[in-house]
Amino acid sequence: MTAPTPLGLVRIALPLPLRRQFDYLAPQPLPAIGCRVRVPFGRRELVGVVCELPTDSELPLSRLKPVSQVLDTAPLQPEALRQLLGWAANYYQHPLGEVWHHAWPVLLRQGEAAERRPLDYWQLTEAGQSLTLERLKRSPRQQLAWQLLCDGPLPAAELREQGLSGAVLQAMADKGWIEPLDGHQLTQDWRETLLIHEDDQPRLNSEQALVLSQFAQHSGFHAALLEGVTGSGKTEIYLQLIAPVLARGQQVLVLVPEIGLTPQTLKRFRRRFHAPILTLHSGMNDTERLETWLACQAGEAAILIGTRSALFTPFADLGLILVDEEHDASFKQQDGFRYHGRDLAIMRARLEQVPILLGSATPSLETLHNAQSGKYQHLQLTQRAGGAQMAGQWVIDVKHLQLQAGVSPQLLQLMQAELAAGNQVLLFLNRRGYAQALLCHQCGWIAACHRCDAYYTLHQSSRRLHCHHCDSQRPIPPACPQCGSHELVGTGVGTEQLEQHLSQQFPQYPLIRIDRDSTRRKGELEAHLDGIRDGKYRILIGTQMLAKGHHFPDVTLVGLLDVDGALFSADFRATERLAQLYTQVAGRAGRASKPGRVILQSHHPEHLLLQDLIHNGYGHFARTALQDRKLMGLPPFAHQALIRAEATQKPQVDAFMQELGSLLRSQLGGVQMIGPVSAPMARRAGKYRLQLLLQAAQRPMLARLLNRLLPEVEALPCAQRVRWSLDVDPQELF
DNA sequence: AGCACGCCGACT
DNA sequence: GTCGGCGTGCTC
Repeated sequence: MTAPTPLGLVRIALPLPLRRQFDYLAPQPLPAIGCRVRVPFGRRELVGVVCELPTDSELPLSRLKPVSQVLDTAPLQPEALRQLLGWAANYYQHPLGEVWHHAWPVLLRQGEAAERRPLDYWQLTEAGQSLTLERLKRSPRQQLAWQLLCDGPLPAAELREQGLSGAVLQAMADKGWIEPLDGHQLTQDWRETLLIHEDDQPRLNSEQALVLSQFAQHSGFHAALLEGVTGSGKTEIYLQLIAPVLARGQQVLVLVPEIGLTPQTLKRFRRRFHAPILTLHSGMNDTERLETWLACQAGEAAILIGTRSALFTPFADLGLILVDEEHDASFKQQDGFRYHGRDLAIMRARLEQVPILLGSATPSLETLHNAQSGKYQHLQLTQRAGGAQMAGQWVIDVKHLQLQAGVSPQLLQLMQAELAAGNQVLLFLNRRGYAQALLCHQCGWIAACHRCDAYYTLHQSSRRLHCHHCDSQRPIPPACPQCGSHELVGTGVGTEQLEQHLSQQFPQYPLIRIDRDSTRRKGELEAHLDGIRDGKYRILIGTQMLAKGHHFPDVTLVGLLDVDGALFSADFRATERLAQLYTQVAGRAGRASKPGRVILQSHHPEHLLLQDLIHNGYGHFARTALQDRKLMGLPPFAHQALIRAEATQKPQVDAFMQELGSLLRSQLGGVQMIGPVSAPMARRAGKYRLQLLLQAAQRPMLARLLNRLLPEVEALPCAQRVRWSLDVDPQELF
């Protein structure tokens, strides 16, 4: 029998909304910082992480419980990544244990062993390689699978993401055309088998070559903005930056917006690099995510492409970080741990001492400011590769015009001409449903949601009223509940109405509407986008959803039906977003041989922003907007933090905000406090909402205030009775 | 966050 | 007489 080992102390961060840690006893030798442990906590067991090895505890040792299980023999994340998590918890003032949990794949959060399993891959057999497309013409699914696998073995998860079911693959396996294999065989020694296919690599123009050499001059940490107009060849720059990193045996992390990773882009990466390229996407299950995470950790993935949460993947030897479309709003997490993926990527690059490149045709004002002030290197691509032309553009003054379903006669005429010429037409309207509201023509009653300070949206196809804020629905009333009139009319055009109107107007041209209502099911969006590219549809109607990262070369006319909302929004970022949307669609419409046109409909065609945007382009607009922000003392020239609170009982939110306000007033020290005020929608889903904005010219002032404030807020009795949250660098002030 | 304890209203 | 509503307090 061995003597019982003496117990030591460990401080554990647990996944709780509490900004403090808990001490436990652990057997010697103590688990290292960064190791997961399972601990008893009240009546339950939680998975936490060792975040400190204290020499003594505030509590008497007799009151400490022992950890029930040490889950890791060594920390799962390298030192730099662990530092990033600590930094992020402090910067975003989010509980450390929750930040750690966020950084692990689900299975590791649940205490699963961090053990490698086989990586499920499929590859063509010899018989499969000698197949032809013709031979498979009876099965389009098998054709697709064959085409994909021709470039080399692929993860099963990715084939599934492309819409290939297990049945299709099994059928092909039964015929002896494809076979499963363990991906480890491919990934383990990718450094020895690495091939970089430069045969399809286009020659860089002088501007691209300059950008490439200027970025590559640096080693260690180095941040740069690549500001390149659409079509200027940013992806090619990415590929040529990646090549030498892989050749050195180092790994690359590529962050993309949600729905930003198109199969075409992925294919381009796979064409260029014969090396394991893994992706993290919404279609993957927990096992696949863990496997990908561990493959990167083990150094077995050459490139990882993923959305914001991919940022937390550990790498054995990271050499470069790329953030594509860095201005995209999806990099900011909008609930729970409200971090900004782009900003954390910069910090990760700093801690890991690797270069990072942020790319965009329409950089965020934050990033542009950092580039102008010299914090980031500023690289620019101004020429469109391949001689593509920028779309022509103008504004239609809709004042006094008779609009039909939001479309002016001029626009209708232009549509007619383009459609007759065999082209596609794309219309943007950022309002789904049939009509914005249902109104009684006799007495003015408007159907309002019972749980929100908002009106119901009328959905004609489902014959229902639908609240877009709380999702509640009810049937359309047969008569006005106030005066009994049957004259209930919809006001404010939505996409559904636009669709109905245009299909009557142009019955001969197939039409598709893309919005959240028409693409409910998974994979539906992709199918519709394929249909658009194949020319199955001629008129395309959509919300913002349709703008993101999709290139439609046969679209020669784009209409933005209502831009006035953004011009006069209370949100100071609304104009920036409009300018980005506009520039992105203008850059993607048409092709070299068939330039496109972009039409904006506005009641204020003389508006300086519109004029600036049209005549001088996004770059000029953004630089003007930055000067405005400076003048107004707004971000990025000021730093903000927003505290939100909500509760079903109004007095409870009021009480909390009042106490919070007085707590703050005594220690502001140069920080400006705006509020507490009602959130723009004072009641939503039955909850009353208030908010308070803090703003400071220097970030450290704000950080100091929050550091002192939050433990006090947490201890407030009234804080237990409301749901409150803090958003550092809020992107949406509502 | 969970999960218990605890103290007041409508039920077999 | 009990079942169960959710306010309050604690978790190393």
